[in-house]
Amino acid sequence: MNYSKETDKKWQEEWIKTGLNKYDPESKKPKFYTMEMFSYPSGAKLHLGHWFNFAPADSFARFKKMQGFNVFHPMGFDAFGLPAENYAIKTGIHPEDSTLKNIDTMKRQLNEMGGSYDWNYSVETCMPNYYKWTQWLFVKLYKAGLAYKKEAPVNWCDSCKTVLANEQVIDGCCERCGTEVVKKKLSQWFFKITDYAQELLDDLDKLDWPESTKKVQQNWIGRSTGSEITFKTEDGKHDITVFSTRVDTLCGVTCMVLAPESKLVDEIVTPDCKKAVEEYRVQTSKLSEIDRLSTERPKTGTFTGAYAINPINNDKVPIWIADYVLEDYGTGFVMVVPAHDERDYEFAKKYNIPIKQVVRPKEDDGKEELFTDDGILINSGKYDGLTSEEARDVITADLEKMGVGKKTVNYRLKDWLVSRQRYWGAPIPVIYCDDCGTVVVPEEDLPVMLPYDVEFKPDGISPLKKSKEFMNCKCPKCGKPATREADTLDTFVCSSWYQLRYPDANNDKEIFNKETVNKMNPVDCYVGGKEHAAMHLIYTRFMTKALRDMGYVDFDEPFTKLIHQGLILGPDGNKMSKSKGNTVSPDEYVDKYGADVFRMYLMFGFDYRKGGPWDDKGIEAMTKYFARVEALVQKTIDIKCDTTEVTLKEEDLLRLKNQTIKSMAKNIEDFQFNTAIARSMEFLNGINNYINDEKVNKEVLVNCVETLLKVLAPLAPHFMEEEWSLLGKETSIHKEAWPEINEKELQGGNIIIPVQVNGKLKAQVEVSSSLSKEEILEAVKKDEKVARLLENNEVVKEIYVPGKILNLVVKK
RNA sequence: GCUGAUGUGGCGAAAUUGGUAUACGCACAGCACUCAAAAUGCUGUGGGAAACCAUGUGGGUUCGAGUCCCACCAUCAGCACCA
Repeated sequence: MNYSKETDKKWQEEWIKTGLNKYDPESKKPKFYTMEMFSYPSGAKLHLGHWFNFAPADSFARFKKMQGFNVFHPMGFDAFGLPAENYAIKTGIHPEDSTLKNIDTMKRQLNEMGGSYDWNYSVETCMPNYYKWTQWLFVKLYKAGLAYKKEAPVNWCDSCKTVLANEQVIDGCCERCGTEVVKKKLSQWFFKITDYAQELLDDLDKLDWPESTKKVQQNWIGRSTGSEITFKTEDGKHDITVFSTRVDTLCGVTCMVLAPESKLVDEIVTPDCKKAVEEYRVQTSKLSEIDRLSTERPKTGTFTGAYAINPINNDKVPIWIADYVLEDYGTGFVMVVPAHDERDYEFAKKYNIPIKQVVRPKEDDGKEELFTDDGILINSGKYDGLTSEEARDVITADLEKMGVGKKTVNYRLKDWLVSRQRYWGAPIPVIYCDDCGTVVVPEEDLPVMLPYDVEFKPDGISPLKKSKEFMNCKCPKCGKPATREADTLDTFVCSSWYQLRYPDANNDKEIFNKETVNKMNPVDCYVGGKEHAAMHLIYTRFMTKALRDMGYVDFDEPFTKLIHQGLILGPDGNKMSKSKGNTVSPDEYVDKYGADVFRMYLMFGFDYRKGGPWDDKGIEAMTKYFARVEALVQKTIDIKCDTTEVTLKEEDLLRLKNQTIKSMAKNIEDFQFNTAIARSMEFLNGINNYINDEKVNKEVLVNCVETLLKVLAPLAPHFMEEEWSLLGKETSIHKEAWPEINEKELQGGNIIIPVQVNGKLKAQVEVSSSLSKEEILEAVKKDEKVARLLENNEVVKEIYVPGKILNLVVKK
């Protein structure tokens, strides 16, 4: 085989010289914006996962280009974040130094992969020319009322010394280090993503995304419909509003439960219960997230001494506190209906709270103590006999008339906590002044530069707080000495808008030109891992909608189509990790076989959406395939022309050619690279068979070989460029259009019709593709085997699917 | 517990969406070339002597089911005291 990594190098240099990958914003062709989730430059090198994500996606971009689109296929770096900072803490190397170095290495490697990126359109989120606009966005959100600060219990990782987003807490533990997460109250910045909960849910319907990812988002948003009901305390001084999806069980309320953290508790607790309540609260605050959320843990709680009045029937019920009630879901208060809710039942059983049945099953009398389904109302006064569905409407309407209830919708989604007590991030552009209070940094003063020389070792204090130079400033409003916000922004803020910046990446006057952003967006196809189904993808959708409402963009959604590549596991079937020692380095393979063999192997050996355990057994086979292509090209150059006739043989070959073009286009469009390559192999086999026969029509042969090179060009860009030039071509194969399908050639030649009798395959008959049903039937009946089966039997039905199958139904 | 996905040869996998199940490869075997080996090329390769039987299991719809419907089983993933 002649192809090697030297071939890659030769053409990479040539492409730089000719500017092959330059993006032309003035092009009149229709735009096609496709991109991969940008990479995080934490490691020094591209790993196998990057290759598997980027190389096939690059082939897809190249394919769209051949199809006549003005393809925009940018790449950048998600450069802020914890790993670089943790690495710095470990080694003492400054995050900026390591990050910029890693970016250089990764850029070089992406070029060596053959990525068709135009680096003039790129973003690096840690650079002031980018984070200036991240800060600008913060300012805009603040002015639009979508950014606010509040004291809130946050997830605190005592090992990383930082606050974590809800999404970063896995089973009550820190996503990164596995330490148990504890609750801590801090004053934090939030983005009001909950304002968009309904739209985020509704617009999922518009998206060409994997259903599973939509489900994750639906789940994450967690919409539930129900009613709010206001109880009064016995003394009439306080309102306790609860949210319930089961108002039909309102008459069965035998108790109220408040979240222990609730401020209302202080106001209603009676003196003789105060001590027990205080003790219970201390006990609760000591619990880690993991214990608090465990469903296995027995329910606990304590009585406050106070009572509430049920507005529907004036029942007097005790008010308790219990830690199974969460402060930040619903209203933080719950009405307890032990007979019809499992958790309430468990709680009531333990503390001897009465159990009052108000719904019975539709089928029987309902002797069970606990019944959680919908049914028929009983023991509910005038509501008796209604179904649960009816009762919910009627009771809510009655409550509304009384002014103590209404229909509401609740979401599990919480506002997005964006403050991080970390160094390596975009500083939050806020100044605190003793006189003026919270002041956002004026746009003309942006960016708020991240200082280089800062002590960033973690000790629970934000690193920036330790830099006097950074902290001390003047109030933009009154000019008096003031201090800066010391926290930085969650990196998900940086990545929530980068796709809008790419097309106008060098704009230093504005975040992006409005016309450009609207022309290029939304992204037509976005490719990346499904681990971002909940976080990055929902934040980016939110940011797009917020920008739309502020008038900066004219579209609703950032990514029209979404593809998740699968995960390449270690050879042992486990997720690759350094600690398991099962990592596979792409570099050795690329060095040995060349980038294109490696790309092709990744695409051929795995289902793109599925991935799987790494196995390099087949990689030699790919070099064999390359050698066969080389041999074919050489033969084509050498072979002499025997005939100019077009017989059935040529017709068959031309049909195969057109089938190949058709199915490969469909396969690549759908990210089914494995089958696309399989089709190209069949085509190569077909051409070889043709050559091995006696007479060769060179015009047909050259046409087919050129087609083969073209359809492989997006998949093996260096190798095909080389073979194309060997055929004597002087312009790049990457400027060629995707071959057109010739319908006439596609229909020509012979076809084989499978013949079934009573649904079982009995024979295959080769006929010309132009024959009619009658003619085919006639030919089939002449077939010996078929004729024998039809003897003494009556054909009652003939089903012919043109070009596909013939089924004869016979009766004995 | 809830939700979703997946289940096809010795292996990676395919099947134009209801129309020849196992394409394309790997591995294996045989043959050719060679003194020999490697490389390469060709041929074969689900089971069964055959009728036939085979797409996790059992039913169903249909002329025809890997594909659609019902009920199970197994594996994986996400969510989970959400009121």
